Amino acid sequence: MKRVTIKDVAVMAGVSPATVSRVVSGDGRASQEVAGKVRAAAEQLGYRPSVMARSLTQSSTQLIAFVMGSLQNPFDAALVEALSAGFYRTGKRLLIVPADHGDNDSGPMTALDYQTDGVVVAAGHISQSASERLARLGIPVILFGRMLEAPGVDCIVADNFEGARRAGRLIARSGAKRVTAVRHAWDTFSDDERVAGLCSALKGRARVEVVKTSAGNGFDDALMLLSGPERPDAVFCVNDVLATGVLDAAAAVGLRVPEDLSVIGFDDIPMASSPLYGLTTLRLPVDEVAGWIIERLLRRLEEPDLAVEMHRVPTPLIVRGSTRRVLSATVPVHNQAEGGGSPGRAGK
Amino acid sequence: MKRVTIKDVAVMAGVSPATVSRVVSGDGRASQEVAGKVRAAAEQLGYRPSVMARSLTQSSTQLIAFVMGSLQNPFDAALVEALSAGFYRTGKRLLIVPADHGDNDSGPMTALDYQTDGVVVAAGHISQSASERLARLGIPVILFGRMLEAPGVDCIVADNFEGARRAGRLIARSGAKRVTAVRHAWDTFSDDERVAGLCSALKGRARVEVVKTSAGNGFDDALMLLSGPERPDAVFCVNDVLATGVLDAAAAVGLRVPEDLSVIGFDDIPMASSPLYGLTTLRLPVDEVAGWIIERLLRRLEEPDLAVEMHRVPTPLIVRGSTRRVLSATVPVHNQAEGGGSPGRAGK
DNA sequence: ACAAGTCTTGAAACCGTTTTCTTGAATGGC
DNA sequence: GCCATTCAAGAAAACGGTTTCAAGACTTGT
Repeated sequence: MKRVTIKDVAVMAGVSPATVSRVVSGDGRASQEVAGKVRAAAEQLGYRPSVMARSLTQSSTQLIAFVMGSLQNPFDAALVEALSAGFYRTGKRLLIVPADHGDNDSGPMTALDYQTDGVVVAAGHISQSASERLARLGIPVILFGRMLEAPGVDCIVADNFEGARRAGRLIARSGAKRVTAVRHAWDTFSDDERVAGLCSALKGRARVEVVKTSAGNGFDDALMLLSGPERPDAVFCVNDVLATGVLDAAAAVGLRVPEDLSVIGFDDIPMASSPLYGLTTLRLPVDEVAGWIIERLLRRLEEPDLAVEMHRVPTPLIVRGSTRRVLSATVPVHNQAEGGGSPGRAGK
Repeated sequence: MKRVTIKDVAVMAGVSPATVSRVVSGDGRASQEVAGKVRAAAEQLGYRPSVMARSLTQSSTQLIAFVMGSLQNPFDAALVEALSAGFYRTGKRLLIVPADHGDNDSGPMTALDYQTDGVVVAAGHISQSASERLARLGIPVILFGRMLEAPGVDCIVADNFEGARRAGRLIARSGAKRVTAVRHAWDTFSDDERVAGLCSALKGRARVEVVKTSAGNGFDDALMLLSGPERPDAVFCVNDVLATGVLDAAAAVGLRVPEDLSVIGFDDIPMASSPLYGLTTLRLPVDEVAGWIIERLLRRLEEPDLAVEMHRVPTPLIVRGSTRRVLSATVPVHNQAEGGGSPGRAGK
């Protein structure tokens, strides 16, 4: 059966298609009588305007391209959900486009195929040239988790360096001497910043080694790390998923946390607050991130010439059982007697 | 700057728009020479055909509407990822539409607005009338997690009853006497089937009580359940997320698992296999589900008149540490001495 | 050398909607 | 009662492609 078009409604209501368009869109005025007839006909026929056809003459498709990688990390899943729900409230829909392998721009360029109103890049990269091209066509781009100076590209990134630095200070205060940072095997903007922040806090206080992992939550690599003779007494992971891998491995080899080993993650996914994990971590508030993205995108759609903004979202340190208690988490490290650890044993 | 259209390419290559269309789509033939010129011009101008415009004359938009609820459950997140990646390989994109509250059809009906090639409903419901209307327009619908007899609607559902029954048998064999089933507070097709399956296996062997929960992983409700005087010695949860809530609560009140309490979940999310949880569960293989959905949808797009199919995906029982060891998990329960439990204490 | 067939290409119609332009009717001021 | 406004509604042109139709150029068989 054929799709019911504006013409069908028009003949049924005995008016022209133009009038139907005016009534349905609610813009142009129409007489009460005609409007009533048109609405009745549309209702009866179950008429739904074609967004595709509309987008030919109007600019907007109400579509937002969302370039994403894996959803293994619950944080990313939560972000998708929050964005999807938030945009839905303003009548927009998310178009999911998996980030392509390699950093070519085929992902973001889907925006052109579908005349997307905007693009949110949550994974991978977007080149300067690609973003410029989108900007030139008036398609705003929001980059999450990475900074890029380009026209029309707003960025929102966690306070990686500072957050990791706070983690580093906590570790230093706990008296750990051998700390290792666990990061992904591939290049990541956030990982770089986080590891740098950690090192910055630990400089001169502890030796920090970096290990890279590539599979799932890094359990196997963590197992190897913790069963070696020179095992660390504190581990910082660039995200909570990897941190749970370390906690799993610790349990597997019989290490006590936090007595034998401190673990800190990043993101504060729901799992981190489970009593079984009790993971100390830096909270990246997903609703705040999603809210900023949505607000910023909508704003820029109204004012395309807005100056670009680089937003850093603060990441409060959430202290749980995976790190040793220290006297005062708020006092800067240098005012603190080193290793004020409580219950557990003091370092190793 | 204006979008680059087929006309721009045409004038640059010195041919008609029709020819450009033929070259770009690859369908109609064109001479080597002209094709070369056109491709060169298209490349240089960075021409990208508008899917919107194309969809006016052709039927396909290469869009699949995905109606989803929350992504809190890692299983759903994994499903989105798998579907997104799978459809991407065939050039299709996922259009995310959040399920509306209440069971009106506004979600699936987005398919009409965007002339979606198909609809996958993973949450909520789709009414008989709505699906019939979509079917009449040749838009196939795949329903996941719920059965509906309607033309053009294929369904894929976990083997809920049988799976839960296997869980029930395991519980029976472990010697548990007071078991409770934890399910969601709202109406759910799967929950009904799973609880029914459990009860069927336990009939006459143990008293089973049903508790409903509504918040997150149900930790608070689980806490209340486990700290009462009449606490159960086995808990079956309709999914792993709720099961982790129970395990968390058990840890919080100091119950030993599985000695004091057996816990079984459903889905086999990654968390379930973590050594800290070691959750016995029924595996719902996400890749298999996604694969079936994709294959089925593509198939039906080619042959719209295919008979509808109701697919049940088997859910193997994955035994981990959250349940007591019994002699043989594969022997039917009636051949088995009751409560052949090993290490832990035998019932309570 | 001529008729018939094949191949390439352009002109024009079409998809479903919005929007501009026009026309005709109704309203209102004097 | 007449002219200037306002307003409703239709005709037609766009939007960016695809596809049918027709025509011209070129091959091929006899």
